[in-house]
Amino acid sequence: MGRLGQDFYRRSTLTVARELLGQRLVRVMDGQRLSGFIVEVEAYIGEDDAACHAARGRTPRNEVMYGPPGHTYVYFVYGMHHCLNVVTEEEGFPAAVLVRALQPLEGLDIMRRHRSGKPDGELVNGPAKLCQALAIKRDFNGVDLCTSEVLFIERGRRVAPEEIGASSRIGIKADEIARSVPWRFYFQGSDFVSKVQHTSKVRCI
DNA sequence: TATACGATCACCT
DNA sequence: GGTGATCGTATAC
Repeated sequence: MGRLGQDFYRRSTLTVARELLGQRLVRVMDGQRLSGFIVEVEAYIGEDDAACHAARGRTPRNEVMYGPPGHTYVYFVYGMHHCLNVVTEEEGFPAAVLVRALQPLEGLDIMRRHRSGKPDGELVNGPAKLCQALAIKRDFNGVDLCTSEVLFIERGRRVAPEEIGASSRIGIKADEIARSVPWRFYFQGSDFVSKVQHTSKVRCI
């Protein structure tokens, strides 16, 4: 039942991304736990990554990416959606892991309410969907996952390397390199990963 | 001040 | 397969 500590996050972003698979994201609301295993993530690494929000340097929006590891970076996109990231690496280096999908475990009834009756398979199978299901909005930007009472990540289940697939990242509109690097990680064959289609090559790691 | 656009989703054909 | 919703940000004027 241990919670992941700051040392977990203060490592290479690709390592943290892969190792976040199978960990348990927990949101506590009104004393109730909403949780799920993380089944899909993407890494965004530094100012040289054209798809990273820090690609054009420090701004008020991406400030927390430059801060200490283990804090959240929550941003608002498309005028209506929120996405949840976990800040990684040493303080000063801007990088984070986007949490893209969960396998729901606890608090399904509340998630269904937040997702207005969507089928269980579509409660948390996308980065904005899971924020809606867990009621994570901009006021959750900068939360310390290592100390917060309302949002944190617990050690989940053991994961074998063969279970993990990798692909290019979804939905980004940056340059060819950024669009092709295999920095999306997910459980192969899981019914809970996001459904966004893309045709890029998929490989095992 | 003005404008273009996005790490998405839902709904359409 | 395609597209509209909707608004905070970054950047240009």
